[in-house]
Amino acid sequence: MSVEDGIDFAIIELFFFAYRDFTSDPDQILADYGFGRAHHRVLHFVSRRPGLTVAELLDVLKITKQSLARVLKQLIDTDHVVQLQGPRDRRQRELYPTAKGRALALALARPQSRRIHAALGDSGITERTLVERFLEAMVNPELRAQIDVGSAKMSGKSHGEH
Amino acid sequence: MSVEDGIDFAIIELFFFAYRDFTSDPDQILADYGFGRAHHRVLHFVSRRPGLTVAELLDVLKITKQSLARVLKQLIDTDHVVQLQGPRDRRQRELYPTAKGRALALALARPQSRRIHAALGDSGITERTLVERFLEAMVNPELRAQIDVGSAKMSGKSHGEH
DNA sequence: GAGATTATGTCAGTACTATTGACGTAATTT
DNA sequence: AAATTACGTCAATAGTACTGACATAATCTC
Repeated sequence: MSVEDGIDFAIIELFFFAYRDFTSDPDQILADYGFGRAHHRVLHFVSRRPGLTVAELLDVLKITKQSLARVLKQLIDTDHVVQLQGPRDRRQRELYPTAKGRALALALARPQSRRIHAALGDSGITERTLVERFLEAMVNPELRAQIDVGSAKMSGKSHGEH
Repeated sequence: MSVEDGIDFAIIELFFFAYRDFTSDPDQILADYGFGRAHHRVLHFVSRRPGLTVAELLDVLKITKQSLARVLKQLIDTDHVVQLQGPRDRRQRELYPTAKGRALALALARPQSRRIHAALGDSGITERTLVERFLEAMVNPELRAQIDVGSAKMSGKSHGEH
């Protein structure tokens, strides 16, 4: 059953193929904007957690601020994201999606969501929590705090018009 | 339930986090060899499908031959992979892992497999086929032929010593 | 209040992975 | 004999990431 040497090659490989195709959907859309996968990730988390700070974003993405700089600057310059001075701490920059940014984030998420729904249907899995539990268990325990399934909101207000 | 706008943000995000950590295990080992993720993928598929040709490998990885060239050359120079002239068509180069290559491929797969087993246990999923079916359904239908769960073998002979 | 620390931004240099385009060679097919 | 195929290679470019260094403004600490 391809568990020779006690290694689960089947799921290792399936995970590679699944992720490859999972990211291919938004990649095509992003190309139209001259954006890459890095822009997608930033836009996604800014939309998911409106008001998060630069430091929090770096922590979630696990990249350096120098890597974020270019991508974030482009998203700001193209009016997809805005920065607001932190209310408590004025050194902080709270990141918010604009209406334009939220629209793009949604457009990118739509085909991925469709793929997920289709996969759940095709595989005959009625309990989505099964997949959620498995994926969450794949994440490093000390990093699970970053995941707030359900609590984060994407329907929050954007800051495109003031 | 974070399915606002009809979008399944929960699984989208979990998939990102899960894959991020899934690849972090081998990344650390690869760094010791001066290799990157690209080397891992090549080594994995050469080990999984010993004897596959360059063209077949390009098709699985979905990259160009120019991208493959550098990575493959390094794996050959460091004695992880060997090329044999195709028996039927002498233009082809069949790729095989050496004993050294197979050992590295195994070392890279081990922590990933451990993570998968732990995740299955933690999430209380007793039927591994559930996850396999879901992941396979996430792959583009026209590309599922590339997946031969169970048929490919990693315990095949390597070509390190002749 | 002075000094240390924090949050962010930016400059410079480098590495890895990927791309397109072009050209060459040997082997196979027509 | 000519066309096609499989592979290799050279050159230029792009996207994403890194380390290290330095600057500025705001906050915290003594």
